[in-house]
Amino acid sequence: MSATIKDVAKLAGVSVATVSRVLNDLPGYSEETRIRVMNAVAELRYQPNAIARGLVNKRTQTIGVLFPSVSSAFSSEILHGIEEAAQEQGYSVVVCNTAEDGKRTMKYLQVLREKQVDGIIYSSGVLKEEYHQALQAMAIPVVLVATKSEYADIPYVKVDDHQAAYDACAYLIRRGHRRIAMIGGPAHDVIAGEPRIAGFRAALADHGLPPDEAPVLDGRFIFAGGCEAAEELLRQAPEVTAVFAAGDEMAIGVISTAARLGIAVPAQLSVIGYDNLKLAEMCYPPLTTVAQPLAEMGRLAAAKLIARIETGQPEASEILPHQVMERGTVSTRE
Amino acid sequence: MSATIKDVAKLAGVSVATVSRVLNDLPGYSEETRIRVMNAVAELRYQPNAIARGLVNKRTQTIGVLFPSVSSAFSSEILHGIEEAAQEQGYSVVVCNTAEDGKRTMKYLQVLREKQVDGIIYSSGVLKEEYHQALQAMAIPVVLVATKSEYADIPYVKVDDHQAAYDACAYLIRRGHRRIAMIGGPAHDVIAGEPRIAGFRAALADHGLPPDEAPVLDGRFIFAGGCEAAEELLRQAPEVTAVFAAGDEMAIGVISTAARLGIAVPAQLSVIGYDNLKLAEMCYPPLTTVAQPLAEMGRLAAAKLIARIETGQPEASEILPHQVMERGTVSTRE
DNA sequence: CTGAAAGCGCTTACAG
DNA sequence: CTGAAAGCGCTTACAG
Repeated sequence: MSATIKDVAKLAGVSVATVSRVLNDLPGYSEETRIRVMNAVAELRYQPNAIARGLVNKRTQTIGVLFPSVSSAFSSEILHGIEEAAQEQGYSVVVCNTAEDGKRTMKYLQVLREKQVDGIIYSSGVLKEEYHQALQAMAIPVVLVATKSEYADIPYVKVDDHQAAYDACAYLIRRGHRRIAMIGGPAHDVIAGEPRIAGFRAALADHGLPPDEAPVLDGRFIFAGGCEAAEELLRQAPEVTAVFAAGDEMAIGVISTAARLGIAVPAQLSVIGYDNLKLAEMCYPPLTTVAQPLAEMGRLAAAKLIARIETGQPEASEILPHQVMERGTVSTRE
Repeated sequence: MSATIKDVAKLAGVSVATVSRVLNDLPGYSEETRIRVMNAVAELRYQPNAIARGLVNKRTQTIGVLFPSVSSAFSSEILHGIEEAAQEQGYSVVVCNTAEDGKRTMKYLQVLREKQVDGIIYSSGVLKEEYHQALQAMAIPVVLVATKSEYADIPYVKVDDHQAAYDACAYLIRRGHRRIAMIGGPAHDVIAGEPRIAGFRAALADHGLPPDEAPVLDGRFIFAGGCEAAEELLRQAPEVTAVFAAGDEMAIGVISTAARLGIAVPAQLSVIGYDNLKLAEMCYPPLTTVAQPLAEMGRLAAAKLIARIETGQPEASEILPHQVMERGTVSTRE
C-alpha cells in the first residue's frame, strides 16, 4: 500500500538504517546520501509509520484527556488550551468523556493504557482512589486541571477556589451589598463546592456580616439548577440584593429567572458569576463574573505533562490568578 | 516494565501463539489451557499492547476528527456525539483544531496519517481540493459532518440548510411578519452561507413577499458579528419586525443588541435563530430557533465511518431532519 | 489442540 | 559514513 522505509532504502540504494538516520537527523551520513534519501522519500511520498516507531521508541506522542463532559462550555475551553499546547509540541490528544461514571472512567483508563499514551490529563472532578491506582499501574505522568488531589506525585493546575469565591463576595460587599446569597455546588463537593462556599462565608465574616445568615443554595453547577435555586431564593429571601453564583451557567439561570419574575438585573438584583465562560458576554446585561483562565489552564497542564514526559523531572502544581470581570450585572448600593 | 505476552506465555507454560488465541477468542485451545492463560493474565495484570497489535493488524481503532474550532458550542456538541458512538464501538478519537487554517489542516492530516488512524471525520467547513487529495493519498474512509462536498466518495451527514432556512422564514411569515430581515454568514460560504440565504429568499418569494427587498446582513456566525449586524439593521431598517439569524450565537447577539437599545424582544422585534445550541435555552426570553440535531449528527457520522472501516462498504450520505423549536422570541403579528 | 517461525515497519547498538 | 542484525510486542499462516 503506502511506501515503507524499505521501499525508500531500495530506491535510494542504501540500507534502512541509513534512511532512518537521515529521517531522524541522527549523525552519520554524507550529504550525498542524504540527498539520495530525500529524493526517494519525495518520489515515494513516504511518510513514516508512527505506530512502528512507537513500538520501538515506547513513545506514542499522544496524550489522553478525561473530561466529565466534553461538550460543556467549561470543558471545551480547557480542551482548546490543551489541544493547542499539545499540537505545538507534536503531541496528539485523544478525548474521553467520562460522564462522571466510574466504570466508564476505568474503561477509558484501560484503553489509554493499551494504546500506550505517554501521559494523561484529568480534568475537573475528584480523582478517586480507584483511578489513582490504575494510573499508578500505568506508570505514566498525570496532571490534573481544574481540580486537585491529595496525591503528592500528581501536579495540578487550577485557580484558588476559596480565594476566588472570597473575592467575588468581597466585590459585592465593596459595591455596597449587605444581603448577599450564594448559589453554589453541592456542599460535599470538595473541589468546587465546599471551598467556594467557605470562601464566600469567610468574606462575609471578614466584613462584619454574619456568615451563617446568608442563604447558600445548591444549583448543581447547571443552568436549570441555577434557575430553581434562584426561584426558591427569591421566594424565601426577597430581601437579598445580590447573589454570587459559583458558576456562570447558574448565574445565567439566576438572570433568566429574575427576568421571568420581572426583577430587574442589576437594578433590583445584582449577580456575579464564576468561570467567565464565553456565554458570560453573550447575555444582557453582560455578566460580571470571576474569571478562571480556562484555556490557559489547559495549555499549562499540557505543557507540564509534556515536560514531565520528556524530561522525567517532576513538575510543580500551579495556582493561576483569577480576576473579577466587571460587566453589567452588579449595581452599586448606598 | 509492564508484562508482555511472552511473560504470560511463560507463566502459563504455553506459547505466545496460544495466549494470543485465547485473548482474541480464536478457536484452538482446550478449556484447561484457557484457564491457565487467564490466570497468568490476571496474576501479571497483563494488558495487551495496542500499538504492537496495531502494527500487525493495520488497525489502530482510532479515528481523527477535524474541527474549525473545538471550543465552539457548535463543535462541542458534535464532538460529544462522535465520542459517544466511537467509544461504544471501541474506537478512540483524536481531536484536531484546524482554526480554519490550511497549513494547520494539512499538518494534521499528515500526523493522522503517520499515526495510522482508521478513518477521519471532517466537520463544518469547505473540504478544499488540497485536503481531498491528501485524504485520497491516505486511502482511509472519511465522512463529513455539518458540511458536504462535491466528491461522491465522501458521505456527509447534515441538515438541509436551504430548507431549514426556508422553514425559519416561513415560520416568521406564518406568525404574521412581513418585514423580515436576515443575518447570515458570508454569501460566498457555499455550505452555511449561500444556501441559507437562498432558502430565506425562497420562502419570502413563495409567500408573495419581494425577496430582494429584505435586508440580508453578514454576521460571520459569531456573537459580535450578530451584534454589529443587528445594530446596523436596526438603524437602516427600523421597520423590520422580525429577523432570522442563521446561527444561535448571532441570534443572541441580536437579542443583546435589542435589549441594549431598549427594543423589546419579542414585543417589538422577533428573532429566530439556527442551531439550537444549549445557550438558546439559557437566555431570556429563551430563543426560538431551528434545531439541528448536532449530537445525533456526530453520532451518525461516527457510526457511518466505523461501518465503512469495518465492512469496507460505501456509506450513503444522510440529511437529518431539522425542527423549529418554538420558544419565547417570536411574537404573533396581526 | 499447540508451537516455531515469519513478519508488521521501524530504531539502535555493533562492527567495519 | 554505512550496513546487517536484533528487537519492540503482537498476529497468523503453517505444520504437526
